[in-house]
Amino acid sequence: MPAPARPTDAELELLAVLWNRGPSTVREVCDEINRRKPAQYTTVLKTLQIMAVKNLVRRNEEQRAHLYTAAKPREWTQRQIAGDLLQRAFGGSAHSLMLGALSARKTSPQELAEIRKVIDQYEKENS
Amino acid sequence: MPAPARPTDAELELLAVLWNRGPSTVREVCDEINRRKPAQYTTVLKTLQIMAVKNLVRRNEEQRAHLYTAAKPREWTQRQIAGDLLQRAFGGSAHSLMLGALSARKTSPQELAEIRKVIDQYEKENS
DNA sequence: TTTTACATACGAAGATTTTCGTAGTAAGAT
DNA sequence: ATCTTACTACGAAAATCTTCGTATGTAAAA
Repeated sequence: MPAPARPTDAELELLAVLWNRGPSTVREVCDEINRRKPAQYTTVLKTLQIMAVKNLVRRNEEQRAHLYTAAKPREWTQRQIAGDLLQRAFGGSAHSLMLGALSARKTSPQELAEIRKVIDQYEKENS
Repeated sequence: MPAPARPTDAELELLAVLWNRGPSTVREVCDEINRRKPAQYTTVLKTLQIMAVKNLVRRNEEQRAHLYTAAKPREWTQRQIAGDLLQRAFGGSAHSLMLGALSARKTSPQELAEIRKVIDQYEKENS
């Protein structure tokens, strides 16, 4: 079974933790989540188990406390998600997406420069 | 009740039709959806009714065939959606979002120019 | 007047996602 | 050996989202 294009909200939240932490036990992921909101241990466990079935994460069972790892790198999943949303909410218009993102919150000049760099890079690679 | 920050997938699909068509009857929305995929009339009706309760759309009942209108303009909703995704999937990093969007599919030089324009405009308004 | 066409209302099934309680098990402490 | 602790497995409730069938009303056509 291939990894689905779009993880659910809860799944994405756990993936974010795994991307930041690298291979982690359920306990570690759970603690991290609890820094921001209450969450039962078994809820996190169950979700990770489901994600393993969906091939969203891989599981290393060598130790008693299994180690979970995101199956796909952050960038790969972000591309799926961005592409999906681009189609569904922005009719494929990337500049509308950019406009939405910028107007959603304050963006620093440094961040703007980073964005420009991304565009320049893309242009260079496609000419 | 305020409009929710994020419409569901089915809701977004109907909103897109309403944004494009303006005030529309269920029949019109349904026909439009059916140009792309099969959908029962009552399914569209029910979804629009739910959206009315959620204040995602407004309903004009003057005529027998009620007229539905998106409660919020496209740009407003797109901002909510983009902002939400930015936080949840990209840790607030707008240039990661841009990178994801660009690498998701081919982007024309015209579109790239549009994106640059959006950034320039934002910068001008914040200096 | 009766029939037909087309509209809304709405309950409820189905599908998916999210949460949690309980049971079972292995490892270390007493 | 028994107790305590920390883990996994898993069923199933709860919540949400999606779809559709049936009931009902109303207006125009026959």
